[in-house]
Amino acid sequence: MVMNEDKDTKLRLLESARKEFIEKGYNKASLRSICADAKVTTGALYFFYKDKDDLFEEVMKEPLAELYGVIKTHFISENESTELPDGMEGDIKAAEAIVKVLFKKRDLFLMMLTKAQGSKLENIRDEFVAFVESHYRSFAYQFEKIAGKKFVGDEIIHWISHDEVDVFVYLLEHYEKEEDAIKAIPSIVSFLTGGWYALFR
Amino acid sequence: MVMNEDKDTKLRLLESARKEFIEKGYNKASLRSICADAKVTTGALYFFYKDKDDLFEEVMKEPLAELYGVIKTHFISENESTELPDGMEGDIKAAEAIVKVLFKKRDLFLMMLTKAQGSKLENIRDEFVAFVESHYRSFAYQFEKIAGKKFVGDEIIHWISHDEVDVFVYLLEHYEKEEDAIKAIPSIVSFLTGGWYALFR
Amino acid sequence: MVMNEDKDTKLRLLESARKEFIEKGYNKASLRSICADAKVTTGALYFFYKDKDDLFEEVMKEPLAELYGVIKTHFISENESTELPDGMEGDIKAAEAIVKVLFKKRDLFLMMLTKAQGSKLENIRDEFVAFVESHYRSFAYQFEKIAGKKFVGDEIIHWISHDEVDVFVYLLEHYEKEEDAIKAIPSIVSFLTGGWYALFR
Amino acid sequence: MVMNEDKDTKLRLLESARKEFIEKGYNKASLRSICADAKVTTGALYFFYKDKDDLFEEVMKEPLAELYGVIKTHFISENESTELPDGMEGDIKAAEAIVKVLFKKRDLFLMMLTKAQGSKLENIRDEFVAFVESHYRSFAYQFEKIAGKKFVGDEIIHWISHDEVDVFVYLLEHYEKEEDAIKAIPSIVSFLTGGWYALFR
DNA sequence: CATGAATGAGGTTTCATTCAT
DNA sequence: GATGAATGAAACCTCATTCAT
Repeated sequence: MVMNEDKDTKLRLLESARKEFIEKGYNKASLRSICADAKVTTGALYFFYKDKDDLFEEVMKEPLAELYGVIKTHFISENESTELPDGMEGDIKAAEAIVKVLFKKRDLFLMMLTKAQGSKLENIRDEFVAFVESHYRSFAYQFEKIAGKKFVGDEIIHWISHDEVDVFVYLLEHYEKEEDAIKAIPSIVSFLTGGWYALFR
Repeated sequence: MVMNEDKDTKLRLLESARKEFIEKGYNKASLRSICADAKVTTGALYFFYKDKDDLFEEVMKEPLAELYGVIKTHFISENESTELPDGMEGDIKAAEAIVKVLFKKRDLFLMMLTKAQGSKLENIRDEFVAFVESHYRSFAYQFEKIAGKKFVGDEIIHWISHDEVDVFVYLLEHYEKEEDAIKAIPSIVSFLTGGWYALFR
Repeated sequence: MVMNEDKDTKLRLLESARKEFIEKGYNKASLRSICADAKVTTGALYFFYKDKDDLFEEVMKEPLAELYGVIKTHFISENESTELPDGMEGDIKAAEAIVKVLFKKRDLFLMMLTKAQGSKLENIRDEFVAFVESHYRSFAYQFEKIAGKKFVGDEIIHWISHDEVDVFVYLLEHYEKEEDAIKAIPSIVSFLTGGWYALFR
Repeated sequence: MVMNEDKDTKLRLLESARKEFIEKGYNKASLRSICADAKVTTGALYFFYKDKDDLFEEVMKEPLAELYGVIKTHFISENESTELPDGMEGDIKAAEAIVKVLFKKRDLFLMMLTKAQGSKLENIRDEFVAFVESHYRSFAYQFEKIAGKKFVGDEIIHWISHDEVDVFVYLLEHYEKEEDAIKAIPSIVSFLTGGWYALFR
């Protein structure tokens, strides 16, 4: 067996793909270019990956797993709470944790969230939204059960969740450095929290 | 002049283009398909339009003009106000007006706002944001001058403007019928207004 | 009759064509561009000119007539001479006269001589050569008749004529200003004259 | 590997390309025609060659290498000489050698020298000129150093080099058979040599 | 594991020309 | 004299994918 270069083919392919996808987005990325950059023939690519979409998913697999990890961690902790959190420190901490993960691979996540059209992940944002949404929904239900009164509709919760996810896309788009993004968090959280409160009035 | 079929060639071209762009987005739309659908040779297309991008702009021209119209109307009226608006009725009315225009050509606007990558309009959302932003910024400045105190930073205003524009994209994406979108407006406005208030506290 | 702009259509067309042909050469010149520049529709062009080639000939007509004029003038005068001209002054004067005409419309002639492929004038150089050739041939014949001996073959005369024509193309290509081209003439003539003499030895 | 027809696809492509380029010149040659003639899809062509220009270079590669070979051989030998060569036999031999190489692929070289506009080789004539020029220049310098006197200017040397290269284009254009071209060499060399001598007088 | 070859359809754009009005 | 519309063919190039070896 002849090792091409020093790393194994699959890894080189993955790295070249990452670069290409980041640079051009899913649709415009060219498998040819990827293979050329990885110094591999197209045949080889198709040995490892079913098709372009499969390759894309493989590229995103690990980073995505890590991301799901933080999200779950921070969106489960508050679940027991039966009162409106009296401060925003918790939210800020959660946002910071997520931002940290996102910015470790900023280019990659930014691409996934904004240039994945055509791939199976093109609607991944919706998955995050669904996740956040179920969290907020159960939170609202609990609160309303205690208060004995309905405050917020399902639709507004969907919007808020959507909005919250967009915050992260926004931070990725508008800030190049993690620290700057983190500095921007408090006011945004303050804004969103204000919105929340308004609903329970 | 040879009349091909019953309608103006240019018009048929425009309609076929609209359909194709809506269905596939700017990048994936095929001029060949458009011409075939319009029963015209590609040469004819290039008689009327400089290139793909030009055709796209022509498709969007009128709808866009109307949209800019409502936006300007409703984002200039409040300009004189020197106090925080005491209710949200104005905002709701403005949003409704915009939503009405958007939903008259829902598919088209949705496409423009989410699938225009590659065209000259790919960043049009930013233009709307800039518009809204300058509005809010002058509003905040006026208020702060009176209060003699700075409340909100430029960055948060940018976020809010961005968020506000996203509201409309959100409505287009999540509701098929204008009336449903309009029903959803009040809670969202209430949410955003709550956010605003939080900043001036 | 509505005058389009201030000059008549045909003239504007001619001028636009001249510019386009100069810039791109015959083949790459675009009738579309020419018409656009002349602010005229393609139909109009085809009213005045049969086709692209016809337009090209019309563009070159006058300049070409002037050029033929000088050439004839200077290549007929020596015809009576029965001896080898003992100096090169005559040749230099002739060359200067031709260069002057060429440089009055340098770009145009340069284009005609180097970028007319595809047009009817693509072999015009050969016509000049034929002209010069008949001149030199009769000169050589007369001389040989007197000397009673054959010195030069027909083929070398063809070469020399060809070479002489190329001198002018060379000057057009290598010098931008008439005066510089004229300064370069003497050594070249001296070189060519030296070549001539060598044949009669 | 699927053998299409009996020969290597790449070879068939190369031969079809050669024919097409010779017939139509670089610019007017059609990749479609080439592929059709080679019984191959356009995709296949682009597997082997980057683009039209690359294909063209590949077609010219070998012949060009051989040509450069003879040129170098014959233009380096005289380099040591410090006196004007007392005969023209050397020059004639050199010219013959070059002509032989050129006529082995007459059509091809003729095309390259006269119809390569648009390709990377469109200015190859200038490269030959530069080659010859540096040769003559060093020759003249050496001679003038010994004579202690300047005879020829840089510009006339450029002209002569240019002229010398044109001799070969001329022979390709005017003679179909190698032997006829070779027969024409002596008088031309004699003519050029005469020109040279005239400069050192 | 991987190569190298090939497909075939598709992409956008440009062109000279024609012709009814 | 001139317009404006339309043709139809052709241009170069790129793509994801397949498959025998």
